[in-house]
Amino acid sequence: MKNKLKIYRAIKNVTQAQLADEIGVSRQSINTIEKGKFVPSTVLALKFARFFEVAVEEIFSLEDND
Amino acid sequence: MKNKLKIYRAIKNVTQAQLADEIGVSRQSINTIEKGKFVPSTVLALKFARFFEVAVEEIFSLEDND
DNA sequence: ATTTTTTGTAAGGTTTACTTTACTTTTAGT
DNA sequence: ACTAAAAGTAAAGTAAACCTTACAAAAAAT
Repeated sequence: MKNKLKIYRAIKNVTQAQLADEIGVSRQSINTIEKGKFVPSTVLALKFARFFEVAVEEIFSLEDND
Repeated sequence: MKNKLKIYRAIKNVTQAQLADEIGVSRQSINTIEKGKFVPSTVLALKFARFFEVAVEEIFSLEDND
């Protein structure tokens, strides 16, 4: 699965730390999710979508290996 | 987080076992996700959405305690 | 009513998300 | 160039997702 977190973070102009605070996770979680190192839960996906005011599918998308 | 999996399963007329097969998880996973016993990963959420041909937010929604 | 299908639930195990702390590297500001 | 902020990475621990097997309960079919 790939994601556009870095892009949406740039659009909203928030740091990983600020986003972590908004979503309620650690900064490292934001970093590793953003880098695709692990797959976040659906609760987090919904929170990202709500924060960035876009659909979950706009941020996260399936890849062939999923 | 709550979900409408049972409803969408009814609409598409598929059993938990069939859905599990489509999504690529065990039937018990479908059952426990459907009953809200645990939160699926975003990959699973995207797969549910793709299978039911609706947005993730249409199936899964945040609650106050999330 | 009996059989078959579907759903619910439980135990035990493996994998992975997510945490904290902490350090390094990169980017931005002055 | 120096400093500060942001991002990247790592290790070790905890919590939770997801698995398999198995069985009970409920619903549907005949």
